[in-house]
Formats: sequence, C-alpha cells, structure tokens
Amino acid sequence: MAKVLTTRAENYAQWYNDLVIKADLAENSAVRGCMVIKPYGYAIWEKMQAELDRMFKETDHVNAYFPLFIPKSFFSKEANHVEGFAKECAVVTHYRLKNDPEGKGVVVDETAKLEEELIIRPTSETIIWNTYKNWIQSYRDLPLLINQWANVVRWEMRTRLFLRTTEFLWQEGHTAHATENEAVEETLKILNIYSDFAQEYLGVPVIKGVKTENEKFAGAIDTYCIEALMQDGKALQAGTSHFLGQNFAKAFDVKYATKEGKEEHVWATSWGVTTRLIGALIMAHSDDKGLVLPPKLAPFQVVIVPIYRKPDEYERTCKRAHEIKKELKALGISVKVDDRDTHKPGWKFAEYELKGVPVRLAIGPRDLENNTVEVSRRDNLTKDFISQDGIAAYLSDLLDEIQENIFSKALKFRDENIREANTWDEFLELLDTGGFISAHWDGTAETEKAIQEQTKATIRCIPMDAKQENGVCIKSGKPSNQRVLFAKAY
RNA sequence: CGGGAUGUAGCUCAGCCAGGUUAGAGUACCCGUCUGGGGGGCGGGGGGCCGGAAGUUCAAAUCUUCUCAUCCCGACCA
Repeated sequence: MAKVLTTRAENYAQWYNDLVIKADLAENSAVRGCMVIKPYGYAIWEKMQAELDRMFKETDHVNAYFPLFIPKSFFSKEANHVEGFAKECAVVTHYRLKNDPEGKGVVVDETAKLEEELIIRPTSETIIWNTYKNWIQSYRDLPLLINQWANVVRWEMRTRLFLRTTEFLWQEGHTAHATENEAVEETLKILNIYSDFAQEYLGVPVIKGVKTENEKFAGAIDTYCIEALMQDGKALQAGTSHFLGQNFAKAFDVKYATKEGKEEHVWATSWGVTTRLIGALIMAHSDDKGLVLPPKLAPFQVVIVPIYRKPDEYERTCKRAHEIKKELKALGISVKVDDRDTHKPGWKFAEYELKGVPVRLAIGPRDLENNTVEVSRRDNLTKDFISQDGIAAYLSDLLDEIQENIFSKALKFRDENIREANTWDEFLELLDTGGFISAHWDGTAETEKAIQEQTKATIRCIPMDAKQENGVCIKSGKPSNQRVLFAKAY
C-alpha cells in the first residue's frame, strides 16, 4: 500500500498536517493563517453544531446575530479585556478602494478614512453588552440567554489547521442574570454541557476545571474549562465557560430594577467552543492509517463498497448495496454507497480508512451467494462476515459499540497519562514523558510564570474534583492544599 | 521583528555549483487494454513565460543585483 501519511512516531505534527489535508478536511488558503474548511471537514462541524445547538435550546437559550465589526471605542471600556486582545486585532480603517492612478490594480482611497476605526471581532462581549444595555431595564427582562454562531478573527503569529487559525468559527453564548448565584450556575451548566458533548459525541474524555489568574479570559472573574489530552501527550483546551461577574455590566452600564425598585448591575457569563474541536477529534483518536471518527459525528457512518468483475456482477452487487442502504437508513444510520466504477475496491478501502468512516461493508458475488456481507470496523480494524439478515440491527448496535470503544480507549490513555509529581526533579522527568502532571502549587502567579518560563508547561486547570490534601509546592516549597494539573499545551 | 531556508508540471522534487540540443522524474490527469475481495499491470498522450524585474553573455532555469512570496526556528499567543 502506498504510504500517504507520515506516522505519528516519525513526526506527530507532520502526521496531523498530512491527515487534515489527505482526509480532505481542510487546506491552507491564499490568505496567510486562514484555512478553507472543505466539505468533509465542514460536515463534521455541522454535526457538532447541530448537537450543541440542540443542547443549548434544550436549556432555554436562543440564537441571535451581532455584527462582525466593533467600534474601537467599545473595546477600551473594560480594561482587562482590551489588554488581553489588543495585540491580535485586525482593524478596518477605510471603506473604499479606487483605481491606482499608475494603472496597477486598485489602491486604498485615502479620502475614505473611517472616522472611528472598526475592530473585527476577536470575541463579541463589547458589542453585545453595548446592545444589552438597551434590552435590560427590569428584573422581568432577565435572564437573557443568547448564543450566536459566528466567525471571529485573532491575528495569531503561528497558525495550525483547526488548532489555531487567524479566522475561526465558533459559538459564543452571552447571558445576563439578576444574581451572582444564577450566573455562576449558568457558567457551570454550560461547562457540563460542553463536557457531556465532548465525551458522548467526540468521544474525548475531558477534565473540568478552573483556570488560574494567568490563564483566565480577559475580563472574567473565573474561567472554567474542559481540558483534553492528545495522543502526543500535549493538552488541548476544548471549551471555556466564563463567569464575568459584573465587569461588563459596569463597563457598559447595564442595570436593572429589582422587584424592590433598586437599581443593580446585572451578572454575566460567556462561553464558547470552536472549530478547534475538530482538531481535538483528530488528535484524540486517529491512527497511522488515517482518521478515526466517532459514529455520532461522522459525516456518514457506513460506507458500502460493491465488489464485482463482470457487468452483471456490478449490477447485482450494487442493487443489493442500495437495498441494504435503505434498511440502514430506516434505522437512522447514515450510509453512502460508493458504486463509482472509476476507482478500484482496494483504493476505496484505503480512502475510507483515511477518512475515518466507522464501518465499511463490502459486498461481492460470493456474499450474494452466501447471503453475507463483509463488515470492517475502523476503530479496531477487524473484519467479519455477517449474515445479511438483520444487518441493520446488527450495525446499529455495532455503531454504539464503536462509539463506546473509541471513548474508553481515549479514557484509558488519558488516565494512564495523569501522573503525580512530588518533587521538582520528578516534575521535570515527567514532563519529558508527556501527559498531565498532578502537582502541588503555591497558588501564586509568580511561581506559575517561573515554571512556564523554565519548562514551557502551564497549569491547564485546577480540577473541580480536586481533593483537599496538604502538600508543598514543587517549585517554591511553600504550603499548598490541593494539586493542580500541569502540561505542555496546544 | 531577528536567524535559517525555499520558489521549476495540479502535487512532491531533480537539474543550478562548472551557462550550450526540444527542461526532467515520481505522482496526479486523459485515452486504450488486461483487470477488479486492500491504494493494479502494460502501452500511448496532454500539461511549464523555471516566482517577478533588470543586468552580464553569442547563449541564462543555471551567473549578478534588486524585488515579491512562502516555509521552518525564535519572539508572540486566553
């Protein structure tokens, strides 16, 4: 078989890049740092969107849409926020082009300068809170539970397909509440939605936790996150949910009248997941043969490849393939029959392995005689001949089993790669091994930064289920009462 | 913004050092044929302003200068 992928052992980063391109998920575009998401990759995003959207709506959120452009002045209203994002904002300064007087295409028309520059949103808190100010007057207007599906731009210096690109797609929820408690509850509710989604749909186990001061969102009181572990031992932040306190309400003067007639600032949250989840999906499960997609997010769950030699065999196997497709569709299984005569079966097998289709059926003349079909699983690469009778029910169960297996495999890997370090030497040693390192930390930003500068490892989160235990900080030796998770991260 | 490299067929690259027929290979593409249960074999074919500009020369993909672009490493990165 022709080798199309770099192996993970050879070069993990190259393997990832090869895979994204060869599996037809995305490619680099003519615009530096921006990607084209191709139909197969976008189909995965659409599946993610559909499920998340359902989960948000089930919890009473509604969708809306706010502008791509944000007046520059809005940005400076929340000090931490502007400081956090200022260095990566694209700015619109003009609104017209004209023909180059020297005849070389078009140039910016300097006379068409905007009075106030517009920022292309890196996130929408400011424009949204500026709008919410007009929407909220009374406790009767609360809570306000809004989500938007949008693109954002962050001018990153180094980009990687799906993991970090200049423009990316995401959803951002922005809610307003009457009380602090309610806002905190909302933040945690969403965190749980993200966690459930990651584990049940992506099949990626995640750790729920809180970010440190250094790592939290610019403008938040607390940032909660879900952290996943990739196969190369590096961590990936897969979603964040922020408790914003009254920071934005105060910055944009969003007040409401309580039942008692008193004026109060509202309490806020914001939360988001991005197309980076596709990167997480790829890196968590895939192997040297290509993608491994969990059935719940695969653009199609089953592919049927007819095997034939003569025209009449082509006709008969294709006919049976389409009949089976119909049976599967009746049980809600998404199926593609690849009856193209322009590619050989072997080529198709390799292609669908590369693309991570969970189950492949091959049906040839021998199967027609024996009333069987060859069933191949992508997750463990096993093959079985199964009776065509009751094949739909069989596959329905099999897809569930695959989804489960993919998750348990990732969970086992993750759990095997959380290790405790009790001394600085142990910590350094474990860093080379990769994975999460559970260690005591004195709680100061200085120590955290010192560790990061020396080792490139960051505190991924303070796990929410961290048990209280006395210990000493691995770096400073000062007392600590719980362990936090360190890792090198994407 | 520093340091390093690379621009030649859709893609990956050779050729350049030492200038000289009509610029090559693999792969992809098209046609034919044998094939078809794991990326097939054989035969034929199309495809290039050698990143751009200026120069040196009888002669430039090759030498010189300038320029543009991309990639890698760092800086940076919620």
